[in-house]
Amino acid sequence: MATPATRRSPATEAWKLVGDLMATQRGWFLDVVREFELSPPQLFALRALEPGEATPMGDLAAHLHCDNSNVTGIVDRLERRGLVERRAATHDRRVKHLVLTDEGVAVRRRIETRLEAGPNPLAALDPADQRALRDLLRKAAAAQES
Amino acid sequence: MATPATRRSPATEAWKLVGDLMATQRGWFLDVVREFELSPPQLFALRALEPGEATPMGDLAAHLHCDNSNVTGIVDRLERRGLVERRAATHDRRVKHLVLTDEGVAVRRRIETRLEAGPNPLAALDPADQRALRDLLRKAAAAQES
DNA sequence: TATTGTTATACTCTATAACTATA
DNA sequence: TATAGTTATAGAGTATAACAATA
Repeated sequence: MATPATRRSPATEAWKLVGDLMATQRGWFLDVVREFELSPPQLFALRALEPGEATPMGDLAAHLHCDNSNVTGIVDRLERRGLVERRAATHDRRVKHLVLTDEGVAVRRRIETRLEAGPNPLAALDPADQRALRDLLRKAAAAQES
Repeated sequence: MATPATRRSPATEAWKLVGDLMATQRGWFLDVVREFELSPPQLFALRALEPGEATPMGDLAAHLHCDNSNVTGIVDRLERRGLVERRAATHDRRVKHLVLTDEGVAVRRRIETRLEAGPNPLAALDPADQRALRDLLRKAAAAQES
């Protein structure tokens, strides 16, 4: 028998509610991915690369929670589309740095805008509740980092 | 230039914080998936099938946001492992119903328990904040359904 | 004619192991 | 010896198109 909702801690139930909310938005998220003609890992990679920063391939692999060997192919495809470039690192010649091209930066920005403008299930709350929720989540995020 | 955090609505910032929280837990989630020797779609499929209920293949495809043809393979593998069974539907002989086996029900329950017991970034909040957060999310979920 | 599930096909993601060039 | 990235390989997910059985 599953734990009844009333037996779960508020944090556990809240976490489950967060998961449910995310699940309801998954279809929309996949639509955005296809709108940009990317795959989910490719879109995650673009979001992971900060404009103006140089990211080692291995760091991207860690961010994507996959093996280094996978990143080779993912970056190959982004590079072929002119969104990313590989550059030699100066301090260690084994390392290759990833840098967004100008178009990569532009596409990344359009993606961020698109995701932010999407259907937000929290917008259904009244303004006071929205602010209260935001503040609690900020607090949780801050506690998370420590 | 990106929208400054202060120019975003509280709901937008809250939604972004939710996404960030989920992202920090992705590695742990993938660990659980591998612990059960499943793939993410296979685990989502098990979670979608309610014990004692018969689910048409097409309904599962809609739930997973993929084409019907993909479900054939995903279900093949779950069936080969003895977690799911295909059954003929009575009212429409084109339809095949999916039913969890006894072992499928047991594995599904273990998965739910494991996911619920996992690291919960919201547990860092004090109890009063946890309850407040839970209540706000309940409200958002309720508003979502209408 | 339209729909459900399957098959065939091509592409992408994924992990593992072996390789290279560095360190 | 160890590490960063690549290549080779095999298995899995994904969409599209074509198909059989059924509606």
